[in-house]
Amino acid sequence: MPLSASFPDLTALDVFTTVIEVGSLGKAAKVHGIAQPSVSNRIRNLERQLGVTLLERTTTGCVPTPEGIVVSGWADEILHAAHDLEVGLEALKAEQSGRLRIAASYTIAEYLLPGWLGRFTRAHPRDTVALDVENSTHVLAQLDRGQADIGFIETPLKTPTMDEAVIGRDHLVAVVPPEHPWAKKRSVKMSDLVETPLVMREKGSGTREALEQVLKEAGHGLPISVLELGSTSAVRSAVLSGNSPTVISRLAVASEIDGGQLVEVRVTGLKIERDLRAVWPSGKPLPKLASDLLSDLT
Amino acid sequence: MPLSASFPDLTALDVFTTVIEVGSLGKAAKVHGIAQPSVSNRIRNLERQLGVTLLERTTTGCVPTPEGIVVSGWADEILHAAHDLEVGLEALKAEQSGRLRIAASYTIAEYLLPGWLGRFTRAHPRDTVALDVENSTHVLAQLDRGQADIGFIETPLKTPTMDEAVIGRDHLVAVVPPEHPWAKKRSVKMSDLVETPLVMREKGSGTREALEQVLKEAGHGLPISVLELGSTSAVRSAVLSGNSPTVISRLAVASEIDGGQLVEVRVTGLKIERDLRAVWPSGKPLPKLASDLLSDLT
DNA sequence: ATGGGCTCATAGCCTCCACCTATGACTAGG
DNA sequence: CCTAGTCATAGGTGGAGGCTATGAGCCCAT
Repeated sequence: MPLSASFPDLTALDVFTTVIEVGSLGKAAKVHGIAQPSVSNRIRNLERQLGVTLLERTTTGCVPTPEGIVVSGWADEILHAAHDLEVGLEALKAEQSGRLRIAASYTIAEYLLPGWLGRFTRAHPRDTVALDVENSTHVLAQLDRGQADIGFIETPLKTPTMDEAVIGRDHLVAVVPPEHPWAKKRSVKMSDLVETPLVMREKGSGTREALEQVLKEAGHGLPISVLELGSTSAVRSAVLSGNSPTVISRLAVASEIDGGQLVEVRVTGLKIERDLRAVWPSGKPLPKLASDLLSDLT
Repeated sequence: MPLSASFPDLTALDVFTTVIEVGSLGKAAKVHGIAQPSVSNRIRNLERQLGVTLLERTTTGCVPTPEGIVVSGWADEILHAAHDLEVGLEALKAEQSGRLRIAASYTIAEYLLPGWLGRFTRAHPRDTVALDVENSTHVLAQLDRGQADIGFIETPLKTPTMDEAVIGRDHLVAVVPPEHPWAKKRSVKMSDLVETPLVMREKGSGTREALEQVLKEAGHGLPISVLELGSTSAVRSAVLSGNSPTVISRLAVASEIDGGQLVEVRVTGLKIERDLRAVWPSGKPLPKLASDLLSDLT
């Protein structure tokens, strides 16, 4: 569903949170390198767009109203996500020219790498990071050809020419909205999962293949789809607003499970765990920047 | 730190993710109610701003490039957060006029309510929700005065005139960046916590008071602050980019802990858990909408 | 094979919005 | 009481995004 037409500009939200942080419109203007009346205008427009008074203006500065406090909290979450995109993009743009060349699978690039990169680039401000996002086999190919220093994959491809380190674990979990009947149960059976229509990724996606393989090994048929979507976040949105279960990477729904918007359902006998692994060519020593990154993660 | 100057517009990101979803610029234009050339323009500008080619244009539609796929994933996270602000704001604006009047403390309003409201408003599209954000004592006052139907607080205020239900649990946890020495340890002692400078909220905030009280009860002195900040997300940002520990609500850092950007450190003997509780006046029956919301959460 | 229907791109125009500088009203503190 | 800070207002300029109209390319069906 598209965003509301009059949703405020990201920079307006950014300016607003800065105002709260520094306590005055003028100081926030300096931080952002614009004139004070511009900030005054932006905040005024922001309040008009949102329909809420955000700041108490006094002659000695500004303090947020209660609404302002909570809105700035929500705005911070948006800006946090925007920052993640920014650092991820920076690495993506560097392509082959960076000093540390990372190759990563989609799931890891999407949900984990921005956070890692944020820390890493702050610790190594003078080094550029180049990121290449591909599927797991291609990650290994990049390493083989010497076009990447370190790779990150979540599929268990054993290759004798690579060293590896487990840096985390991804679980495929069944999740439902809290009012779904399964939410009250301790666990459901695998046969329930096969008989219930699920929200799923399209045929051929890694997540779906992993699920189908495990079901097959346990002697069950293929799952039924009520809706097929092309991206993990589309699946998440559909489950959040619908009433069907899905099986999804826990990474993609961690905050929803924590916040109670989705409930994790144990499926007896179903255990799809994938080690998240860093891989690099054996033989050669790992470049220093790569081992710095790695030691942050293990 | 302010956002990059040329960060793309939220609506541009929204249009872009729609294009990927529906597979064509023209269809995305229809979804957003604008003309096809406008979409063409926006995507072109977006690619110019980001410096990355996002789509492969063919005469039969558009497919994302690998960069486009991962950027759209990151964009989805931003839009998700924006949607949370939208539904939260909607409730905030409704104020006293809504059919279901909620009073909530800041922590719950910031990190949990948007998700709950998203589901609730989808399930009850014809009902308006009014949200009042205040501190815990004020939440109880609102209920007493009949100005709210249901309240949410995280402090253990026992009042005989209220019924309550535990809907979750918030832990105050000590967290450090992964390369901090504490990250390798199984646990640290309470005395370590008192002797180490921490990033903290300002004096008088609920989080800080709770920490100080527990330390005091265990016979320790006051913690030392290396930095004092006015909001929970500011504290989180400081810890993410610095190298000092903090003690913070687990809700605020759940995704960072899951993603390995922050490491939770056990402090022996330190256990600050707070039940997240729904409260409502006893005696009167709980209004239907309120009990609907509640049954979603328990 | 040829026309209809879909795709996206380009051109030219218009409107609105965010920026700037300059100035005024107000208050706290030296 | 004056100075240095606060925020608001006014008027002018430019760019960005919207629109319509049109063209070019591909696929499919008649």
